[in-house]
Amino acid sequence: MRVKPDKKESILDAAEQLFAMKGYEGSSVRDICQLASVNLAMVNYYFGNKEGLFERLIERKASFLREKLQKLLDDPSLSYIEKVEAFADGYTDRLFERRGLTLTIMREMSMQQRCHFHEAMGEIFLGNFNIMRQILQRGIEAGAFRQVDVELTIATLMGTIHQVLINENMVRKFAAVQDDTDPYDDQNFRDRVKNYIKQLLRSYLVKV
Amino acid sequence: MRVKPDKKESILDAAEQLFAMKGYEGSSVRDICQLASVNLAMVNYYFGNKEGLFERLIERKASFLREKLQKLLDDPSLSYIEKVEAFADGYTDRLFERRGLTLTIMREMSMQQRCHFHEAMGEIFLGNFNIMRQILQRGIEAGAFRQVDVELTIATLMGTIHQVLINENMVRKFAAVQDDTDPYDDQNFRDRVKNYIKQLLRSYLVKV
Amino acid sequence: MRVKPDKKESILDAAEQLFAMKGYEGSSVRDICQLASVNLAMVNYYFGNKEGLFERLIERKASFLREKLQKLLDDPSLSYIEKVEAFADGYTDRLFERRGLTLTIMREMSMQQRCHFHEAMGEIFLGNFNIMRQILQRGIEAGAFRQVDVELTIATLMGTIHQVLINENMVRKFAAVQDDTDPYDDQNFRDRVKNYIKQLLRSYLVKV
Amino acid sequence: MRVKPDKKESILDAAEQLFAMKGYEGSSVRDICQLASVNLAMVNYYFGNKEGLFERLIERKASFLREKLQKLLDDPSLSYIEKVEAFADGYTDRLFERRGLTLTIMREMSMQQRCHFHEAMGEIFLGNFNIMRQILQRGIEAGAFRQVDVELTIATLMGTIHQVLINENMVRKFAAVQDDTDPYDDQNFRDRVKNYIKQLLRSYLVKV
DNA sequence: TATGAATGAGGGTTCATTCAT
DNA sequence: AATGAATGAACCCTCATTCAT
Repeated sequence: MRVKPDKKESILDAAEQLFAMKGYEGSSVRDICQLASVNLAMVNYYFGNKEGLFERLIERKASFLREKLQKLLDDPSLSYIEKVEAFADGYTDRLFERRGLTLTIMREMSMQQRCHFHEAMGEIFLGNFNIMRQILQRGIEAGAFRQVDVELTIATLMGTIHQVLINENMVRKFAAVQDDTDPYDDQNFRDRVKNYIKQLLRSYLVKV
Repeated sequence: MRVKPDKKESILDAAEQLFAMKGYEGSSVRDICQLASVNLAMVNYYFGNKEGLFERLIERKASFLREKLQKLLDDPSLSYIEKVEAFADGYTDRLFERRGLTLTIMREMSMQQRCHFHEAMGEIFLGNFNIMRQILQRGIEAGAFRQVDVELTIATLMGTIHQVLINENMVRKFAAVQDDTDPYDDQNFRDRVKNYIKQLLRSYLVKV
Repeated sequence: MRVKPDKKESILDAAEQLFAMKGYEGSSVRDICQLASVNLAMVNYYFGNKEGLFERLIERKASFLREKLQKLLDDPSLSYIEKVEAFADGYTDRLFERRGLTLTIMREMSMQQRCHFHEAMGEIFLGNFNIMRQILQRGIEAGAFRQVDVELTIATLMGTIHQVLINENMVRKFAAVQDDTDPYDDQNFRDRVKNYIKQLLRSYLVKV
Repeated sequence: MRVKPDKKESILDAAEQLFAMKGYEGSSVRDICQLASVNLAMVNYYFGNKEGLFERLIERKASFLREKLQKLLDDPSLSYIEKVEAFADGYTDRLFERRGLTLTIMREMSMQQRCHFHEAMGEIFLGNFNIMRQILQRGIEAGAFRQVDVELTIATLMGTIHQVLINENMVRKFAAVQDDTDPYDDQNFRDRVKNYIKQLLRSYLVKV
């Protein structure tokens, strides 16, 4: 072969895909290795055990988004509502693109099984959460926003997107995409979601 | 014996609790039976198999809420925004009270495993979905609401509540409840969520 | 209901049918009771346990044939070869009619599992075996038959019929019966078998 | 270790032995693995499942005999009756040597359980069946044999041997072997059976 | 006499993991 | 670095049987 495909990466990709479709416990190490075309023992060899594989998967995701959002927070050229909207856009794009992993993480966070996962997952979550919270709080302090419920506003932002990600069947019905197309890859639908969220937040946040 | 404890119900209760905490696959029939203090074979005796138990669990939930919401839709004494708010209140209460099952269902709906579950779960979901949709659409037609994105508005309603239900750890931080109290049973917090959602929707829906 | 169907008999009938099709271990007490339309506990109530049911099934078969064959042995109006042929005819008819039970017994006799069954089954078998042996031995002593291998001759008689009973698929091919007909109920085929056996035995037994 | 015992083969040997004694359903995978001194999971590892093990067992038997018999059919140096006798000898030897598996197969063929086994088993059976049929038919056409019932003649050949194999208890009585000896390994008894069959067939087939 | 509920043992199978090579 | 063989625990489920009524 010309390019040596990184086995470690193959396993992570396969795991991400299978975890998304079948859940953590529903995905056997055997299936993951078969999908990744590597030997069964490689998971334990590279990641120690199945849980190590999962944790590595989380870390892989954690990196990029926060830096981008952090810049947003500090950008003096944007108004508060523009920052909110930019955050919403970036966050939506990110979650749509990493839909599988997002769902996997959400499922794990809603369980008390494998609680040590929560730490790593919580950090990712909390990072974005705190950035958004600062944007909102500063906007309120500056008088640009009303005295809103900051934490629940963030829950709305995240929850709306998650809800869209969860109900693929339902989305398929009202997203007006072809049957063989992934609605989450459809630009029209993604724009619709982004515009909706921005309008919703603006209605709620901005003083009339 | 004085009171005959209904074994069938015990099993369902135990399953609801364990599924919520550890997921469907993470909960073994053994564990469920042990928690319910019944013999291992009773699950198969009463429900055929583990999947039958799950389906029965779904059906048990399905019953009450929809009738109540349906009445809402047809109540002529309420304005459109009052209907939306009443729906939000009822839905929030319901999901808070049945938090465990709600999370279990959400997790299953976000997976492609055990797809035959989706039918039963989808019906529950779709029922509430359609009622809310009708309220919104009629409100729009009547000119009481703006030309909003109906489906995504519903996603916001549901998604916000789910997001709150998922992140127990985070909720605990900003809900200001005592450590040993279930924040979802705290009346202050629940009212906070309900008020937030109503205000959010009112901001978005009602013309200025 | 008008005629009260004998439950005991219903169970025996159902068991005979299921044992024949699926074997002793392949037939669950549940299936038997369901086919017999009786309560699950009736098997243990009437027969003690599953093995008792089987033994009772054997006894039910044991009765009729031997008496008929015994009369044959003592009938002075028949020649030796006529006795052999009458025996073959009667035996063939009997085994064809009770095909299921015959197969069940054969299977059990060929296993070392549940050896206590062998006694009851062996008696049935041995009874017929001994009658035929006497016929043959007396025929040899009287000079009507050649000095043949008596025991193996009986094995041929029984084995040929069993072989025909076992291979239903093969029989169906060369028995020239309609697809929906039980070849063992087809008179032509049964006559063919009977004539074949008689001719075979005559060729072997009778001096030229 | 010096000699590496083939685990796969050990399992097959153990299964052959247990299936013969206790039947397919009466032999648990646990028992088989214990007898073979291998881990419980090895059956699934090597054969997929218990049925796969059985099928593999059949295939292992299928190989040798037919080639030998086929050569017989085409050997120009033998007369028709010599071919029949050679076939009978070879077939008897083979079935005596593989008594356990023969009984197992016969039992399975006589049941409607696990019908997919029948294909593989039927092929083995049919192969030998067809060779013998051709020998007989050509002998008849050549005028060496009488106009006999070909199919039932084969049933007699097979059935007689099977009958001897089934009734170990009875065989023990008239085979005149020591109590601790397997009568099927006794050369005298085997010769007796072979001679009997050859004489029986010659009587029936050959014109006087 | 007859039943539905209940039991404990054991069934086949899959799992994550380890080991010798 | 990488593998195929091997392991023991646990999985869900079915079994024949028993018990209170």
